[in-house]
Amino acid sequence: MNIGEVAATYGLTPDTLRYYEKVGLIPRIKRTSGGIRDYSEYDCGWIDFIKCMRNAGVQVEALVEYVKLFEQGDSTSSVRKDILVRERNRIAAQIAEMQSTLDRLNAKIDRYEQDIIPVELGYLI
Amino acid sequence: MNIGEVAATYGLTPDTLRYYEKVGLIPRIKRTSGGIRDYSEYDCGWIDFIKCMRNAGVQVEALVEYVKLFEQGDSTSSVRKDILVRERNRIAAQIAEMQSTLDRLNAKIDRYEQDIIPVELGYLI
DNA sequence: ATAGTACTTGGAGTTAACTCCAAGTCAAGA
DNA sequence: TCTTGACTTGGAGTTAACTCCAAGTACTAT
Repeated sequence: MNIGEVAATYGLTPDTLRYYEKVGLIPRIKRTSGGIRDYSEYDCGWIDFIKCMRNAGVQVEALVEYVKLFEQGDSTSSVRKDILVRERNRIAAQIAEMQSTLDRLNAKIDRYEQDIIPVELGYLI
Repeated sequence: MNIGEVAATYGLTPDTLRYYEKVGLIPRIKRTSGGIRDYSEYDCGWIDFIKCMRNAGVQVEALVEYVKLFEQGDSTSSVRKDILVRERNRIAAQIAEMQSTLDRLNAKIDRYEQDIIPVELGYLI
C-alpha cells in the first residue's frame, strides 16, 4: 500500500503519515526501489493503534517514547507497560471529567428546554 | 476578589484569566478605582462554568460565541441552546471514543501482565 | 515614607500537532 | 514517448491556547 491508500483507509492525510514517521510515532516505512513508501500490514497495525491513541488524546511524545522502547526489544517490556498504565489512567480521569461536564451540560440544556428563567448563579449561566 | 485570588481558587493563572477576558470568554470584569480587576460572585460563576467546559475540551471559540449571545439577552436563547447541544454531542462522542481506547489499552495492559508473547498483529503492538 | 509585592497594559513568544510548499522524481494510461 | 497525477524531501507556515515580558501603577506592611 502506498501512502495515499493508507491515508484514505485510516482517515489521515499523507502529510500526517509522513509527519508521524518523521517524529518516530510509527516505525520507519520501507521504500520501493523508486523510493516510494510501501506500507506493510504490520505498519498498518501501528497506524491503527496510533490513530486510536491519538483520537483519545494521548500525546505524540508519549507514543514516540513507546515506539522507541518497542524497537529496543523485550527488555523494555515493563517500562512500556508503565507508559500504557499511565496513559490509561490519564484517559480514565479525562473520561470522568468529561462525564461530569456532560451531566452539567445536560442539566443546562434541560433548563433551556423548560424555559427556566435564570434566578441565581448556578442557573444563570 | 482580585485576579490572584480567583486564579488560586480555580487553579488557573492570572495570565489565563486576563486572556479569557481579552478574547471574550468571560464578560469584562469591573475595575476598582485604581484600575484593578474586582471579580464578583457572578464573574466567578462564569469562570467556574468556563473552566469546566474547557477541561472537557470545549473550544474557546465556541464558548466565546456562547458568551457573546448570552450578553445579547433572551432573544438569543435558542441559538445558545443549539451551541450547548452541539457541544454536548461532541463531548458524548469523544467519551465514547475514549472509552473504546480505554478498553483497548486495558486489554493490552492485561497481555503485558500475563507476559503474552506477541504472535500476530493485534497482539503485537 | 518606603520597600516589596501584586496589579495593569499591549504585544511578543511558546508549544503541540499538524499542514503546506517548492522542486524534483516515479509510475500508469493513451 | 508523453502526459498526468501521486510520490519524494527538507523546511517553512499555521492554529489554538496559552504564557511571558517590559514598563509602569497600586496596595500592604513596616
